[in-house]
Amino acid sequence: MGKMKITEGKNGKRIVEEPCEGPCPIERGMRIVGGKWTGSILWHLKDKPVRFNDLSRQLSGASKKMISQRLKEMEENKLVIRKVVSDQPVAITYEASEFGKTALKFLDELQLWVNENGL
Amino acid sequence: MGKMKITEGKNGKRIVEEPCEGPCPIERGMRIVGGKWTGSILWHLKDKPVRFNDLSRQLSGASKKMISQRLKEMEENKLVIRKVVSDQPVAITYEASEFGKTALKFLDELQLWVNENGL
DNA sequence: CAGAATCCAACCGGATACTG
DNA sequence: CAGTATCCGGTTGGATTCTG
Repeated sequence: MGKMKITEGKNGKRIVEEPCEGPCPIERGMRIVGGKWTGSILWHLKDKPVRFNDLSRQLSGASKKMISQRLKEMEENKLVIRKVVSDQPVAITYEASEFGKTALKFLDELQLWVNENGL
Repeated sequence: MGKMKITEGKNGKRIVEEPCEGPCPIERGMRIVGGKWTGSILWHLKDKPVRFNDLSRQLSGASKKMISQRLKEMEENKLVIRKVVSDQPVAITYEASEFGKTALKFLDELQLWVNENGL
């Protein structure tokens, strides 16, 4: 985290402060996988490449614009891989990268938490 | 998830679609713990009650307004408990609820993921 | 101390239409 | 099919000031 600062309170207790600037790990992580629909998209790519419109149909709550944006940023973050499968007719697939798959562990955990608590 | 729909492709393969409407679990989870600074705040409350201004100092990247908003919504979501420790001088503490602590499991996972991958 | 109130610019995201 | 472009109202979130 940030640089720890240890001071001494007047009562003799040690006061440990770890100021969380330039966001701390959890926050940085959230900025990568916590975007709107990011987690869900990754989840849907977990075991096979999926084409854009298929993805769009599966995530029926998200607009194409949204999905397009997220996919682009996920590609930049190396979470997913975009592949041109064929021109004429145009066919593109997206799949989770190896790195992207490492994030699934935690998404699993999240999903479990949601289900266990009926959220 | 949504209602599953199983169709048969022309090649004989089963096509399983699980449309993700009214957001799917991962998305719903993210809406609860994925808010800006939400995870970090919860993390900072994990093992002891913390006062508002202390929290504010520790999360030096977030404004008081931000923290205030998040704490309120986290209280509504039962993630944290607000306690009036004393009037005159006013003293309030926030602590993770039992439920809130169950969320720490995967926040741990997230943090681990971030650190392992040097994010 | 623990916020609430106000102002305001920036960003977000849906709807719609269009493209190669 | 796989997006992009544009419009545009709503929301966000920082800065600042004020309060009991």
